[in-house]
Amino acid sequence: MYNVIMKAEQLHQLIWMSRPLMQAAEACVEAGLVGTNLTVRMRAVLEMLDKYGEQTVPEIAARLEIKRQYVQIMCNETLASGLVEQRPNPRHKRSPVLALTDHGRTLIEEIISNEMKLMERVGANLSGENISTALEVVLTVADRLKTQAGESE
Amino acid sequence: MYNVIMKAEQLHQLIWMSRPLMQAAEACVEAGLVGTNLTVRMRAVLEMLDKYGEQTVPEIAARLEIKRQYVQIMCNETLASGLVEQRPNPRHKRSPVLALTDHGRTLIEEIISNEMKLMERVGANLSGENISTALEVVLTVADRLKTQAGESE
DNA sequence: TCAAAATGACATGTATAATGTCATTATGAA
DNA sequence: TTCATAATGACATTATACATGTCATTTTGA
Repeated sequence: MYNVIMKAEQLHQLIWMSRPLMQAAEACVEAGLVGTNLTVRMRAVLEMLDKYGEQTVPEIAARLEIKRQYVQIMCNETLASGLVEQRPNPRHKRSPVLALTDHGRTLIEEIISNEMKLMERVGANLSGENISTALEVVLTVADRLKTQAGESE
Repeated sequence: MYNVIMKAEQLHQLIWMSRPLMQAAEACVEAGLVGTNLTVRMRAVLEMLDKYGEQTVPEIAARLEIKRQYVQIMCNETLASGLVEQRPNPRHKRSPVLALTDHGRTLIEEIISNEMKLMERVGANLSGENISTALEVVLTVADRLKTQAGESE
């Protein structure tokens, strides 16, 4: 019985750490962008293109789970920077595919590499075991919460 | 070497789950508020008063780490609901203390109890061990990120 | 006593989106 | 081939959740 309550409380604490965690993470990303002319949302576009290859705006929107209209703005901004270019899309003649330019690829990969170095520092005295466990728990919890959102009443 | 990279990547994944996790959690809270006339921010005020007892607006703001001007708005809204009342503040004659009314206490405690039940369902097939580990990891990571935000370059 | 700080109130600004709408294709089924 | 339907980009509007700035009025504490 006590166990159940303890679990619930720790879970509660875990879940609500997600906000400060996110804020801290975003602050780190922003800090890593100082000096480049990138904004956080431009970085997000570059990351998607680096990670999943060239895509259309609606595809990026689907991956980011953000409405296409806003992602369009993000992408237009990024296009203007010259880090990304449009290429003809064989699958849809009106919706060009976005792709990293060489400059864009170099930049985003350097940024991500720096972020990974930060991860190494942050994880320095945590065991791989524990990180794995934490990731698993968080994935499970997020999944459950998404499911149970409506059924709480 | 591989270990270090694996760790960094899992950590990265863990950290960036914080956003969807938060969104899912907030959706659950909102779902639990349907039927009451509460908004999420009114709920936050009630929770602070329930958890830490009667307080002034600036005190609540400090706990929530939100600017007092906005917390003032949240509190005024909550006051209008009758779930909270003002009481003379012996420590500061111009800044009344906010306290839950009986109705307010009943309501927030029921809401939180329901949220805890949700936690129990969500944690049902996770071990207390693993939840503890996850919490510890997340707390550590959040702490480190806050520290290292500026030093990434 | 008196300068500095705290508080409430109000106005405005900002970032990150969602939503609505339109004209223009593009697509796919009959 | 045609034609209804869907997809896309562009633009406008609205929403949310805050931060910031400012002011008048206490309040406090040295």
